[in-house]
Amino acid sequence: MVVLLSNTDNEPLFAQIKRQIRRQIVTGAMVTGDELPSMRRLALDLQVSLITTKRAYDDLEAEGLIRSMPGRGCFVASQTGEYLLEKKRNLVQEKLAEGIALARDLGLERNDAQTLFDLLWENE
Amino acid sequence: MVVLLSNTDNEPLFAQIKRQIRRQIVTGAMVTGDELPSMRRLALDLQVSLITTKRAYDDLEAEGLIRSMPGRGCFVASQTGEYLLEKKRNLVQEKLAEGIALARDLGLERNDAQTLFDLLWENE
Amino acid sequence: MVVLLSNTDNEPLFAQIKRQIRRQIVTGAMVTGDELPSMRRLALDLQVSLITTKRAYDDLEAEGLIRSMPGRGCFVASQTGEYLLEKKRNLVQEKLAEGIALARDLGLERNDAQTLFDLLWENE
Amino acid sequence: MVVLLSNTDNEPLFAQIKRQIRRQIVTGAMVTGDELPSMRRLALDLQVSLITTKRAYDDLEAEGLIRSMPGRGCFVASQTGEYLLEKKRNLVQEKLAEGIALARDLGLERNDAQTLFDLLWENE
DNA sequence: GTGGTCTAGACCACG
DNA sequence: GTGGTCTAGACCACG
Repeated sequence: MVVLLSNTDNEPLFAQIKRQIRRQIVTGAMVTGDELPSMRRLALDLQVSLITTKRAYDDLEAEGLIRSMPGRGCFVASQTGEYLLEKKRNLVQEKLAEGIALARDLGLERNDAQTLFDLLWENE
Repeated sequence: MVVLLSNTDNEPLFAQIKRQIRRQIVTGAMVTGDELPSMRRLALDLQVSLITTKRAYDDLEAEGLIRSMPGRGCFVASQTGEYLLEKKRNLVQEKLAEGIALARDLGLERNDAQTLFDLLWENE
Repeated sequence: MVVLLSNTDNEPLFAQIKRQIRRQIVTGAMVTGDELPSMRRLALDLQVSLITTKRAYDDLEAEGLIRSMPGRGCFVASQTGEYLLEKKRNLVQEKLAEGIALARDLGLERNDAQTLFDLLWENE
Repeated sequence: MVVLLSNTDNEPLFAQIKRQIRRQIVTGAMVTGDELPSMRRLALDLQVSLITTKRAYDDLEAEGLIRSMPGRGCFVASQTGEYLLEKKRNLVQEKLAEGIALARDLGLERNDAQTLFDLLWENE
């Protein structure tokens, strides 16, 4: 499992950790049963507080992506491919919805918005 | 000019004020030269601190959308229709970019993302 | 005498009035002995408060450019061409000094500053 | 980082702080990644309100010169040398433009203005 | 500890 | 009346 923290970003550390682990699970880089590093181990590696890694793991467990087994460690929870695809769609939909709500609020034409969408998709 | 505040939202008060006034300017509901309510008047109406309205007005002035004139009041700045359209596109693009970055990060197919986009546009 | 007020400018009204009258005197558009409109007349014409025109006239009298004769009116004070040229130079020098102090403070090369100066002079 | 405040100046406190920190960044006295003193620390040292230092830091962040990271501190943002030189030129140009506009408004000859420029550059 | 938001006051110049 | 600056407090999330 790979987590890289950015200090030049406004995103809180715990959120960066959470987001990167989630991405590795929903993209299939980590699969059901894989063991995550312990909270203490990860805190040491990333040079952050234990509270920060615990917050990330707690949130991921609440989302159902991982399971912590006290005394044994943390593992990727079991889930179907369909569930993961659905999860991807939900995450993306949340973000896209904000942009589209704004576009409609400002009275932007659909064509205009579609053009932005296409440009962004090509160039990123 | 109409501004409505939500306390059940975690968007800061000054940001809500800023966003709503900006929308009224970029959509043409307020035009060049229109006078905004005084910072004090608006603070009273919305039952927030004077500093909260001032923060919103200061930010809008930094964006070039309004001009404050000491002793006289605050007014919608002069700007071309083309500038406003550009401003709309920029605001929407910022938001959409986050969703698209996420979609690509998660390995979502373009077709999948486009479907989400279409659904969101129809149903909102 | 011509004075035009801008409401789209941050410069206080009394300062706009003062600056425009001063310019007409130092450029020779108004000469020694010319009568200025009364403070009340000017306040009416410009649709500003009497206090605003009085502040402008008081400041110009303090600079020695005009003389107010109670009961008779306000007149351009007597002064030599050399004095006016000196006055021009002083006004310009004050402004330029700020830019040059900043340029040196930031460690800008003299060539760089001179290039900016030339460009600004050509294009304005 | 060094900031000195003048109370005998009518430049606002937050503007003095902003200007001095900006100078240290554009001159290279502080470089990318350097940590600024916390807003609270600086407020204590300078004996000003926390809000005054925050206002300065907020403005610098809006200019893109620093980045604040909640819970961690404020740091000099990453930027290229070319960007900094451009930034210097812009700051100086703004100031010089006022002097040159005035010189032309007063009908001063270009030679006269150039002489003032040279004198000021030598003697400062 | 850090920055982010917010309040309730104050005094100033300007109109 | 208007906006501009400043203070002395508060509570929050995050580390």
